[in-house]
Amino acid sequence: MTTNERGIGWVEELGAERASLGRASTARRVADVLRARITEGRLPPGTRLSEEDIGAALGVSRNTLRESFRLLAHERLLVHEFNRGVFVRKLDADDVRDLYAFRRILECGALRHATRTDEAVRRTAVEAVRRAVEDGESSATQGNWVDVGTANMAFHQAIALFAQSPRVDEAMRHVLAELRLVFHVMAAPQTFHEPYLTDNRRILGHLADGEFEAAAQALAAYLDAAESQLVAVFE
Amino acid sequence: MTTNERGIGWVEELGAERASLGRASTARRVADVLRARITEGRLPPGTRLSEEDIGAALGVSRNTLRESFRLLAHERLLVHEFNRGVFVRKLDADDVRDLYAFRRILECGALRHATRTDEAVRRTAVEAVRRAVEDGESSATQGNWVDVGTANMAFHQAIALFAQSPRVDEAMRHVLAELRLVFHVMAAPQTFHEPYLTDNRRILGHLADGEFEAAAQALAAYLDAAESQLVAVFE
DNA sequence: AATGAGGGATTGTTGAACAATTCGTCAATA
DNA sequence: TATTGACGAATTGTTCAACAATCCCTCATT
Repeated sequence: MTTNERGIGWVEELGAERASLGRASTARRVADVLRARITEGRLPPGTRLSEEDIGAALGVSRNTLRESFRLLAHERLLVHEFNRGVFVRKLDADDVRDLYAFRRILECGALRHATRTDEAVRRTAVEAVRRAVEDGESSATQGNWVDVGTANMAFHQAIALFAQSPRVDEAMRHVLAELRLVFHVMAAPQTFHEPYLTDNRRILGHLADGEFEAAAQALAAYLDAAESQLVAVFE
Repeated sequence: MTTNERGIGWVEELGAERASLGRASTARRVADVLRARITEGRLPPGTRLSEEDIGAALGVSRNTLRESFRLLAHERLLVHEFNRGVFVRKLDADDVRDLYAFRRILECGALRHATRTDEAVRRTAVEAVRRAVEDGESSATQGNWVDVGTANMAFHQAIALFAQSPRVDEAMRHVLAELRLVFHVMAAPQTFHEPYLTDNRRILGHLADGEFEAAAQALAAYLDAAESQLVAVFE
């Protein structure tokens, strides 16, 4: 290895691309396909996924397919019942309450951590939040409700950035993926997120001003409202 | 199904034992064996786990063993490198910082949630904390440092109960399991937890008095101290 | 209506096989 | 000497076929 005396850095930067060029295992690619199907609302909750059928349809062996199932089961998108098979996760009111309890802790915790966050990281986080808010607003004016939903997801994922913690990021990703399962059981999932755009805008204002405690409280109120709205659907 | 008119309840209670009597899959049992080996500090971080060797040693097929590896990889106890195999997780200083960032959010978040927690749940949580503190103290007087460590783990797991959230519980379990990997690289892992017994006792006092904000701040200070102590070992 | 005995279908697990990839070795080269 | 490239052994990735274990539905029995 030629330790390049001062052409420093650019070799290390290549490491960042390692994941993208990555040979993904077959199991992971299959999981990607199924994950998309599930989070997009096809494959309704409760659907049983037959090893033989899906394996044949996707052209992979049962063993490899079972590996994919494990990946998705760990993300809680599938549930694995011993000797019975895997099913698309079906959530109930308690799950919704738990998901929002977890979100309150993660997201508000991230914002309360913001005072300790590195200046640079904090700035990029604020920008990510701003971008999500603006994307949501412009999508709303175009009546593109699907994009409003994804922008809202991006908003909360950006909130998690203030924790400056990869594990918080990942936990947030998993929670939001699970929540997609919830949205699909609603009557009008398309317009669910629209009313919260103004909340997002207000929270962004707090963040831009460095008023993280105010932002956390506004966020908590938002989460309480969204939770009770969703729980009402499930009971 | 005979809906027993008023012998109510005891049938449902049986459901709690379902997990214990549960037929566990071979993969899960194998994972249990390996998990114990890893968290107890045998199988040092970085060790490569050969599919053939371990499969032969435990008497399971490669396919089943690979399933066990996936389980443990999801718990972050193993890392899976494509086409290279699985290795016992090796943590660095950044991992330690991240783990403690996550813990601060989870544990302090749980305590700040306590004011909203159901009275009954809160009481049992306080009792669980008290039990962990007393177990730790009695183990310390007997010089049983291993039990002091497990009692300390139980203490923090009990803290998570205040969140009243299964997902927080599970996240906490995973974090603590990962942290076990950290403790083993220290010079004297046995006595690491002992100085924190007094902190635990003080925090318990706050919780018993219902002063959750004070408890959260004491806990945050505890976590900061433990983090810097551990990070120092890794750098 | 509850119980119990088939029987078909599906999952759990195994073992073997082959392809793809990594890694160490060693010779060739500048 | 240090770098490069080729070769080969060992390991993982994936598939396939088979059998055991289990679930679930049906039907006969009581």
